[in-house]
Amino acid sequence: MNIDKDLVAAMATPLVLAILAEERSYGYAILKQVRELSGGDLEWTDGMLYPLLHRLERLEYIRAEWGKSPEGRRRRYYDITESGRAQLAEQQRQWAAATRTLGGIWGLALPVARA
Amino acid sequence: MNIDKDLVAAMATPLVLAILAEERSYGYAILKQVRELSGGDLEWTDGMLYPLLHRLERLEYIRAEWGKSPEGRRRRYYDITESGRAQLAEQQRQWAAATRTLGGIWGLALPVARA
DNA sequence: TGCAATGCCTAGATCTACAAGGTATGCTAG
DNA sequence: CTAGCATACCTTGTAGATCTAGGCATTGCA
Repeated sequence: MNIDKDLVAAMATPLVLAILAEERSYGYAILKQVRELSGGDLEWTDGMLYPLLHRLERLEYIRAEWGKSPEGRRRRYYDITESGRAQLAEQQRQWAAATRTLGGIWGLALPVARA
Repeated sequence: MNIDKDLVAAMATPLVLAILAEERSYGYAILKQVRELSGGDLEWTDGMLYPLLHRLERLEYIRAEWGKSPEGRRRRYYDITESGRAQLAEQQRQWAAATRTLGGIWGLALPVARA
């Protein structure tokens, strides 16, 4: 399917925040999880993800910490902050508003909630 | 509410195509219709809309024609093309995929605010 | 030894959004 | 008659974002 650039950009922040709201994670794992979640529709590269993580950190929506994998590789772990959770909730409201608006003109109900 | 820049960008094309799929229209009217549809959440300026219309025309999703209002003002009317209708359908599929993906992860992490 | 997978990062060419400004006309209140 | 408002369309400059292409390092395995 290959989702459009603009739509991918709009999904990026809420997607990462939602993943980290579930549990702490790190770049490489987030990348794989996104591919899985989207069924391959979203093709993110690491070069796109890392700058986003840094931006979210700068905005203090997430917090970073160096750690190690069981095999001893270094990893940069990320946790969502309180501010990040608030931002996630705001993003959910906005997506609801957006789908409501589009649904209004499409004459369809595009549910934001779980499938 | 004031919808986020990225989300507004992602909505722009499908919204305009959907409006024109219903009936032919022109810039100024589209602008007002979008404000109405979104309940004021989307604040488009004409400086943002006209370049989009030109791009959609270049892509041959819409077709333009000069006309006149009942009062005699000149207007640039736009019609959706067959290719544009196909694109609209594609955009709808993509939005469905996007909301499905987000809904999937949101359903795991948090309760979703219902519309 | 060499390749694949894991894991992270950034420079800079390239693209883009959009505020701000411009033009023009019809209607209506005073 | 004219000033101001609503209608109607358009473009440019630049600040800022984006993502491609590249780099670096480690572990496991054939």
